Amino acid sequence: MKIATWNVNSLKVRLHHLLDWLAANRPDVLCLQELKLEDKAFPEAEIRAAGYYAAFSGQKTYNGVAILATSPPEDILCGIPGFVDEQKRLIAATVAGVRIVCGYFPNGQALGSEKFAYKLAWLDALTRWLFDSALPAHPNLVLAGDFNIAPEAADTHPEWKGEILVSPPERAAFQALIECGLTDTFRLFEQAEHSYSWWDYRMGSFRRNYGLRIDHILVSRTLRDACRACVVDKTPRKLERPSDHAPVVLDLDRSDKQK
DNA sequence: ATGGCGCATGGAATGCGA
Repeated sequence: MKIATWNVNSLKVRLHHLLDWLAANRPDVLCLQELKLEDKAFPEAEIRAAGYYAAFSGQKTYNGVAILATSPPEDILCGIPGFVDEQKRLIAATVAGVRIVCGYFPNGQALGSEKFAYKLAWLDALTRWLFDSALPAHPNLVLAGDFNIAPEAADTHPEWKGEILVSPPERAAFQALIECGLTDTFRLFEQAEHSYSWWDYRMGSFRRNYGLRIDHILVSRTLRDACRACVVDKTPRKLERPSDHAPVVLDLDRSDKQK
């Protein structure tokens, strides 16, 4: 079972990159972030024609998340239960017996800002909901998306200077997710040094590999031993008018799922 | 090095992303 995540930075602009990537890679599940369109503008027909069902929670201009899958997503949930939020940043659904949680985590803008406080509150609400409700109800759970956190020093270019996305409180919030019993699947496998998932459009960042690893796929304990590979696919980042994020792909062995 | 890009809104200039 292939499960992927990709911040497309406008589904409207990136639709053809998405369709080409789906055709070339055929994941069973793809979590999308930053749709930047309302539900009525979601390109459902094109995605259905590509062989995918979709659960989506869109919004004008900002945010918007979706789960695409080759079998129909079930028990669809939008937003973190109990957390009042106008921003469409979370969608969950069950696909082939695996609970998929797709998140577009807040950016936070700058330490000490209102947006930073919102980021930490959002992360706290997510963690509590996963620990108290989602994980007990769904032992086979995948948390995938744009976390807007580079968890460790190895996840930033060595010359990286900023504070946001790498600050101690953000990294502590990431560790709190790990302490729920989740595993960062990318680090289960040997990876090339300086592996990132996002590069700024400016400064020739992609050419210089001046990036961050902020897009992640975490799995619950019951799925950990089934992980076979996790990679960043830089291919679509090289296209004309790319998203600034690259897809991350997890290969999960579900051959023992009936046991 | 935070400027420089790209996207959205709205129809120019601004807000925002990360």
